[in-house]
Amino acid sequence: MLTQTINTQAINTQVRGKIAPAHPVTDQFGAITGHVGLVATEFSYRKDEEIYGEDEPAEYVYQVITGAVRSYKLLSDGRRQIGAFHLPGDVFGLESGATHRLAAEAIIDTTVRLVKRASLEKAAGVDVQVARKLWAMTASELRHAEDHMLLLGRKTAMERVATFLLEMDRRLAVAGMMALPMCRRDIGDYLGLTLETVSRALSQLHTEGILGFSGARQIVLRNRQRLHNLDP
Amino acid sequence: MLTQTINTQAINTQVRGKIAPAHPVTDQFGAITGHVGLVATEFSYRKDEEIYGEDEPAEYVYQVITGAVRSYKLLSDGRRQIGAFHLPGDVFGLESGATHRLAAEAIIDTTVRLVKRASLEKAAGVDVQVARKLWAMTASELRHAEDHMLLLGRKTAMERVATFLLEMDRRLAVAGMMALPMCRRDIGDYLGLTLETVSRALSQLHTEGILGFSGARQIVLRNRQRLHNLDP
DNA sequence: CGCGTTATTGAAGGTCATCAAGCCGAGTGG
DNA sequence: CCACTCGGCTTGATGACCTTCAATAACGCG
Repeated sequence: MLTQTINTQAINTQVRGKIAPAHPVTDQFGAITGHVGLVATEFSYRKDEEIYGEDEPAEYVYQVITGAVRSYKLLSDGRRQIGAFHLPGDVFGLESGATHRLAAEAIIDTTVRLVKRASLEKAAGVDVQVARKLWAMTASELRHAEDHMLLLGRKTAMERVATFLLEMDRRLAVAGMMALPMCRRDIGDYLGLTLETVSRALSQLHTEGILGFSGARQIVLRNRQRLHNLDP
Repeated sequence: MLTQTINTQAINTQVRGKIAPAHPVTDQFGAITGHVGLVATEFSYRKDEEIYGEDEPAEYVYQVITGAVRSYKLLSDGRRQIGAFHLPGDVFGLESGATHRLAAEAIIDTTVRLVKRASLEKAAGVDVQVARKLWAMTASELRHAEDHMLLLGRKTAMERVATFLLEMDRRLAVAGMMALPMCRRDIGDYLGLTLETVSRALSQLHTEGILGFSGARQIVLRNRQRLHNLDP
């Protein structure tokens, strides 16, 4: 139960949308919380801790401050499809309907800001700009899902891994290096592959000099052009 | 250019959201056009005609009156992923951003209602209920996309076909029979399979007595329970 | 430094794609 | 009326790509 967890672990810091956003220009949450003056709370989850489950009531909307989150669906036999990774600055858990369509877990120790969904709904009823922003955020998720359907339905294993690397490079590269928060299995479940296939593709890219490793999760792209060529 | 086409082919019927909706209760479009009094126009496309292209400016929002539409993305080498089929009553082409993220084509001869996107945006600025409805429609598309990512990433060929049949059964079965508007290649491109694999799966289901054919596209489900069992 | 977790690599096999041939049904014209 | 045609569908044979199973290696956290 989330409420319970909050009571026991919440940092109890009430903020008014003034915390430095991870993506100052594009910040999708601060724009709202700042504008309408909503009360946001910070909260932390440990590695692999569940944030909410599939089909749970959607009581809160979240923004990653630090860490990383995976959103996923499961089949009854345990097969998993990760629909999205949420990195610092990203909003997740926003629903138009009553429940979360995917479950969410912290990939590593993670701190989030959260606001009550009801207060956002209320703000949207007063301020059309807020309503517009909520729509735009859902539309942005839809765009990602549509791109990902193309990847899952029609790209080869190598193409999927190339697309993944370029996405992560864009979203979390610092000084030309990316520190992946997720394991090979997470990557596989995101790309519709097994972890072994992901590992083989990365090894091949390494052999070809397209990327370099410093530890399995620290990757440097040495030739973005050739990676783009692998991504049709 | 859509405007051009409209001038030459439009039926020039201006309606005020009073056309009998295909899904009376759930009608997502009439609720808006009726409520705000937007002007809707009817328009027809012939089989395989393009309605709009990928990355084209999103000037109109559409609702299928009769016929069927496929929304899809292409890779540079022609591989295609169909993201959704739009059947009578369905709204499609709704965008929060400036452009269409997928192309749309008529699968068979199709008539649509359309309203200018700008007028919807304007209505949303005045009436919060309209803004809420636009958001809900995009969220509904997102839900479908998330379910479809699970299918594309993690289900077997037979499971995909079973899911497809149950979806189509729900959406277009009349008197226990469904008349599929799309060919095997469309189904394959929707499910991330080849048309041959789709055909083989359907043949197997036929052999097992789970479905019956009257022509390749007229299908009767004879045992929904066993089909559900194939869909984890 | 040591141990458990995570990643890599290898070998074998299965599922689905590809290539190919034939069939079916609807529309057409002799 | 029926042969013809053409697009769509089915079915078969083969093989590629990716998964599965297995063993070793590397990492990282205490």
